[in-house]
Amino acid sequence: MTQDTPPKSRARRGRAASIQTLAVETVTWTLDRPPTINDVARLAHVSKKTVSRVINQSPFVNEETRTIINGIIEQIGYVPSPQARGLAFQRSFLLGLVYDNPNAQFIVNIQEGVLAACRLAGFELVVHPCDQKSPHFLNDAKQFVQRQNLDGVIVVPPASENPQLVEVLRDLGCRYVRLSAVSLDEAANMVVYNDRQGAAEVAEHLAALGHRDIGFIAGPSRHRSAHERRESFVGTLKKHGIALRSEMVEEGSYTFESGEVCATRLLTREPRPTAIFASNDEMAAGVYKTAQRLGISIPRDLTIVGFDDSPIATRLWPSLTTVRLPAKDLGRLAAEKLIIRISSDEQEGHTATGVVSRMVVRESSVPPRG
Amino acid sequence: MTQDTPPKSRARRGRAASIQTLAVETVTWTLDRPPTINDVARLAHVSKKTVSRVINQSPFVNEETRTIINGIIEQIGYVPSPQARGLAFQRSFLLGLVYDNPNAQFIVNIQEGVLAACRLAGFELVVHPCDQKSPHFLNDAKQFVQRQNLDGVIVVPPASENPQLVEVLRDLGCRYVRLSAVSLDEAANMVVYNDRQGAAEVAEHLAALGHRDIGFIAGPSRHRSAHERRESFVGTLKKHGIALRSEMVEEGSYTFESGEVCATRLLTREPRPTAIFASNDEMAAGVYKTAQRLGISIPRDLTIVGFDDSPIATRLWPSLTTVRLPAKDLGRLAAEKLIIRISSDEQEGHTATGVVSRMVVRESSVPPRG
DNA sequence: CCAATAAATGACACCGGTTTCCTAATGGGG
DNA sequence: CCCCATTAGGAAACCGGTGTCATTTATTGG
Repeated sequence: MTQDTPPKSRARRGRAASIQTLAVETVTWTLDRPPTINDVARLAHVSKKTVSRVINQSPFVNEETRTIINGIIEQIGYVPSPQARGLAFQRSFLLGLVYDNPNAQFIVNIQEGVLAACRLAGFELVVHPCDQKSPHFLNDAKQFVQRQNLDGVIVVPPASENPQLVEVLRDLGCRYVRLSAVSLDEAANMVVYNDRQGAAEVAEHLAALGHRDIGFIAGPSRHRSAHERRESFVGTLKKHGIALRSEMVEEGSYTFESGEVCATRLLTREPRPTAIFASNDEMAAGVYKTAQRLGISIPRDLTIVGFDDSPIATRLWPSLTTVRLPAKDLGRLAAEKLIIRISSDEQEGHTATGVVSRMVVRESSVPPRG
Repeated sequence: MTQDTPPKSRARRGRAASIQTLAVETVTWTLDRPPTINDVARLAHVSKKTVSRVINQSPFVNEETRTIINGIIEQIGYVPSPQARGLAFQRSFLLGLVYDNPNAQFIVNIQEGVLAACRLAGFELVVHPCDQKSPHFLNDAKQFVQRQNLDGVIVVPPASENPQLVEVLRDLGCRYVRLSAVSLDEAANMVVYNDRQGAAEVAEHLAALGHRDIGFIAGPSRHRSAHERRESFVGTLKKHGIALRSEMVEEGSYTFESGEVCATRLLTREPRPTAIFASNDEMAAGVYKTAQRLGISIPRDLTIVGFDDSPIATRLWPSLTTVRLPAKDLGRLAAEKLIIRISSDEQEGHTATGVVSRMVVRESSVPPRG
């Protein structure tokens, strides 16, 4: 402040004066292009590095300088270029969502949960529906990650249970989190949903209502969730002294049509079950249709329980007792886990995370007649 | 080729020789980081500009050189950095999808259609669910576009009918395409779906079946689609000599519950309608529930028709006659329109594009009794 | 009052592509 | 045989940010 090293000091004094002026009067000069960090630096009479420090919340900036720069940023509506930041940081601030789940509501809920976490951390979400049966499946997924240089990927079941896909992601060095009913590999890369809890609650609910002749429609055996739901349901029934005879179990494919087929088999058999637990709501809807077709009254003659709490559960009449899987929380947890790993630059997380499914009792489950 | 201008020519010869070698033998040297354009250039003994030319399909590259470079790209698995390209091109190759539609299936279908078009053009899709009632709605949308510097945005109804949102997008200089039931402004920024066709088909269908006492559940008046469906349905009925008395019309809000309420009013009135057309499937499901509750048999005592062809349409029993809106095509068209505008760098397109909805007859519509 | 230290800031290279401008070699016509 | 147009390819600047390191200024202790 005292000495006058010609170039520097003059520049400094000039800056100080200009800053004062600029801070008070409005910057009126408008550009025909989006403002860049250079524009901000010029108007603030500082180097762009200092502006960069302000943007990135560096503590090594004078409070006054920070205020001035923030004011200018505000005035000219400066937004840092994500491409430039990405290039310098070697990051894209983009998360990917890979799904092949046919349940649209589930996907949308997951998306919302993921985005809730993304918003807080300044990430955006890129979606990628896919088809495991396609010959391009793995290559598409690879391109998806590479093309936008995704920072991380969230994979939804059943795609999340594909080991080859996981291998591709690992080879790419791309951080990922898988959603699944069970912890398939290192807990670090998983967010699990506990279907056992919900299935057990259903078993207890049916037992408590007094049902003894119970039919069960399992999910396709290649789905982890199908195993979980089945084991837990059967195990819990057994605890209550109810044995599920094999002819009371049918395996569906999680589709409406398969629900119809399985229900037809179960309901034309003697003794006819007084309750049917379908492993998802889609198949439960198929049971409704079959029961109505056969003139079996719901719930008077037949109790039905589903799983997922999808929109149809409340659209059906009578409304369906089911198990709610908190998909939005699931998405949020997955995104949080991923973002923490990305931000802290650690390769593997440690804690296992997950959500628990809970039964929702509605109108379709009542005690058996007589 | 003959002379030896010391520096250049030697370099050239060297290059030619090396190229041959490299093209034959596999490049074994592996990097601990993703390969860049510089790595490709070094291995090919060309400048990075030439590699750039190959990547961007410039015609000014010797066929042989191109082959060699492509070979090396293939071998080392080089993928251009989207950040760097974006920075240089001033483009992000990212499209945004803004939605506040509660119908998950519709959103997922739109997404798939959009992505089909994106894939062909090398774009990816970023999603942004929002809430028009939130005070941050407009600001969130603005940030969404700016934060990743989106090349274009597709807006789904009902958000697409918000003029303030459109203004924000225009101010940002962001290209956008709106999906709506009617062409709200310049055709350039719209992809419209023709709900009139579907609604007219329903009117004709009901008239042809012999229904005269017809109930109608309209959608919320703030939705454009609600207007379209109503006007077309009422108008077409009139053409067939059927006047829709005002007490046979109820206005719902596109929700299941509102469908129940409206159906209750319609079905407890004399003369009771022999058919009800609900403006969407959700409300039609509400009509099912009410009818079943009141002991009215479907379709024997009551014909029901919906709109949307959402998943519940086939889950209900009997399956619902409805109108299919080709959402996937809609998404594809919107994306194609946007991508053409982005790629050709024109501000406004010219042709109006759109899709037509068509009726799907199922089990819920039959001639009236007697 | 000066040296040592901490705080605040700037200069410059760099991230990985593209654009602009320029050079060298080739081929055809006068 | 020379000139010029055309083709193939390179050097350097640039896009808009960030990292490293040096430099200046303010603060503190002896």
